[in-house]
Amino acid sequence: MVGKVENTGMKVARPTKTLRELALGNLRDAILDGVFKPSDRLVERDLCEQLGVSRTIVREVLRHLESEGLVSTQPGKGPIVAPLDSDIAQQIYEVRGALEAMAAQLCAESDDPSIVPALEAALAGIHDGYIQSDQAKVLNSTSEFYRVMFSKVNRHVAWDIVNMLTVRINHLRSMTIQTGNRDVNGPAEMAAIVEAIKARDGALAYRAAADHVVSAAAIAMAIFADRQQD
Amino acid sequence: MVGKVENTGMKVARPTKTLRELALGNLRDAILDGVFKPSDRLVERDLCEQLGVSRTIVREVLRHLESEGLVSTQPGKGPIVAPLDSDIAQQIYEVRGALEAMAAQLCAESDDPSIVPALEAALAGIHDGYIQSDQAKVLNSTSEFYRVMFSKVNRHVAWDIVNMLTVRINHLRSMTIQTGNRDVNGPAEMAAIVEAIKARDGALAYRAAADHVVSAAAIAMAIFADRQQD
DNA sequence: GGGCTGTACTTTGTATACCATATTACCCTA
DNA sequence: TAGGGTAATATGGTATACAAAGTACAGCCC
Repeated sequence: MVGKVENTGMKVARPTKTLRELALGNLRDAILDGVFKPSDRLVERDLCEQLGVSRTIVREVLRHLESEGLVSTQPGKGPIVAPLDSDIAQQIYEVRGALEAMAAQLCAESDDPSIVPALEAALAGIHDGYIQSDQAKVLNSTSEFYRVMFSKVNRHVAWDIVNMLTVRINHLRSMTIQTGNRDVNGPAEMAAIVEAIKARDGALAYRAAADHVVSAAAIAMAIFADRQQD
Repeated sequence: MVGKVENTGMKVARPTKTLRELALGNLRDAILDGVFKPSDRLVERDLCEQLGVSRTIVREVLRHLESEGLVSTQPGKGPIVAPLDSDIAQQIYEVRGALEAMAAQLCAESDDPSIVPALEAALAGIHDGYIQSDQAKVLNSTSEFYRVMFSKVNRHVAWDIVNMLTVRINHLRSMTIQTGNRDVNGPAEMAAIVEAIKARDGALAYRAAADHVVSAAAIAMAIFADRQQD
């Protein structure tokens, strides 16, 4: 035991959250929740008051959200909530498709027997969410589904990217799951991914995941088209 | 023409570069050029002096580089140059492979006749770079090759991601192009991508691009293995 | 000599006040 | 009511301050 510290479970689990991280989360959530709408200005001093932190922090947070793509800054004018046009949204769906398909294939080719149950659990969560009309639960369980897919094959770099992109299309996702019979098709498509993984068919899993994103993207594009007509 | 401003090309092209952007570029370059080595601490006050800007700016820049993955910060200890382990590097190559293959396929399926010449020009640049033993030229032309590939099919979201990832493996790229007969194989593999695009064969272009990244990744992994033995 | 400890120094994390310049809003006038 | 000047506002940037956390080091004890 010399030179080796045994894990006694005594370690003080301090939150280690810096104020900045808290502020980042709060502001991101505020944007995602629609407190600030696309193209709304984000006035530094106002945010200081609203978040209860100093300008230093606010500026760092804005910089962070800027590189996440949620905020965009025009020099001299300051930061605004980044508007999302259909072209960008389409591209985001496309990249997600490529990466999620990759992850699905890797899952199918993996030996880990814990993957399928974990995915099925997430799928059940989605199902429950639809039954309970709990939109947040649907979204969270969907994220969980993909988080499992990526993390079970240790692809956290790809997962981080997917996650970052997903944030930007968050409101589209909310609207997508409320469309038509998405409560039936969506879970069915995801179940197909799980089936392919269960069957150890990498190519099929790849296609199933890619198809699912394509159909989600199609709905999102329809939403944009509708919006245009207003 | 009422209510619509014609683009007269008169707009004053002011540099609009904020100090922050300049500082960001400088620090990023310094890290890439090896002025700061992986795991080196990045002391804020020192950076203020070295960059000639205030701490506010330095902190914003650090936050930005952090989300690029070039810097990592432990709360209470401050920022360090993010070390790159072989697992992360492998994952980065993998994501690049997925996205570049996608772009190659889209190029092959595109009608734009300007794609092939543009790619061939970049390829020629790479070739020249090797002949002149100009490492920087090889890297720049390689980046240009992919930039063309993504931008000709208007996929700047994917390009931004690839670009961000590429920064993190920059030194591996430098080492990779100096390995063995990479001066022959590398360009040959990229020429194969161009050929597939020229032949309008999407699936082939996809595979050629994916294969190229795989072989680059393999060399990078060998470099890691060597390093381990020191 | 080697390890432990307390202290002094350094750096981070945060807040605040301040300034010059660029934008925006507004009001006044012709 | 169009135009123009002015005031208010916000940004981009700087400097300074200070508590808390982390680090280094001299000195003490064994």
